[in-house]
Amino acid sequence: MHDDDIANTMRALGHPVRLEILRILATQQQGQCCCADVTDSLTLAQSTVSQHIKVLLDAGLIERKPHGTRNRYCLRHDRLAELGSAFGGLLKGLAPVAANKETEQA
Amino acid sequence: MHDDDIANTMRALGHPVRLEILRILATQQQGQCCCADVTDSLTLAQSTVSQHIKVLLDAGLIERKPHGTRNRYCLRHDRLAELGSAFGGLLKGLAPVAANKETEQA
DNA sequence: ATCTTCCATCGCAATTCACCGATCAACTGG
DNA sequence: CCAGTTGATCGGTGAATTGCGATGGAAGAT
Repeated sequence: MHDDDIANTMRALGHPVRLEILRILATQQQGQCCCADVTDSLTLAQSTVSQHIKVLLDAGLIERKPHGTRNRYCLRHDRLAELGSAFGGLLKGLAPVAANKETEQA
Repeated sequence: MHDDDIANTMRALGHPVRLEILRILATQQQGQCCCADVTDSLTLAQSTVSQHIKVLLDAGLIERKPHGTRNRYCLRHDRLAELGSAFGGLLKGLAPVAANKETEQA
């Protein structure tokens, strides 16, 4: 994961509504998360929510599963974890010099 | 740290140049980091770099120390660490339901 | 076949962002 | 006091983002 990718993902997370959407998806039972549910919890127009979902989708943070007439969305826990370690690595790389020696390109 | 704050900080990190600036500050010896150094490493206009620095400053990720004719910048490791745990908490909150019980408001 | 529900996508306006050159305050050196 | 350097800030431009309502297509129901 390079700087650009991290920055990209960060930007996707850099909006409260998007964080909220992730939270909503997390609280649903696995697979129960359709767009209407999200729209319903979020005083925003359906098109706006769809837009935000698209951003999260493009960032690879969530997954779309077409399911008949309604789509299902769910978190991509693998990606989240990946981001977690990439971010951890970033923070480590920023840590005071003395600390990082063999963590150069994790 | 609320959603808005996290989102804000994320957005500050959501730009490759800003990540690069953090990296540059990290590699300098403690306190040796003036704006010109950064500008020099970054094929960007000085005003643009200053702008990015301001964003990082506003996000509380770096610190300005006026020092005679030139300013010094350095990372706020405390804030970085704080962000690290906030982010960790966020990821935890997004983890599959069974896992999170007492981590509600860290 | 028709009607309804769901939702991605398309304009469109308003706002913000990224970048630049120019300017200006503040400090240093002569 | 005058010149030089550093770097924050202002003004402007073009691109991207955020929000919306409206459109349209796909799947399920009647």
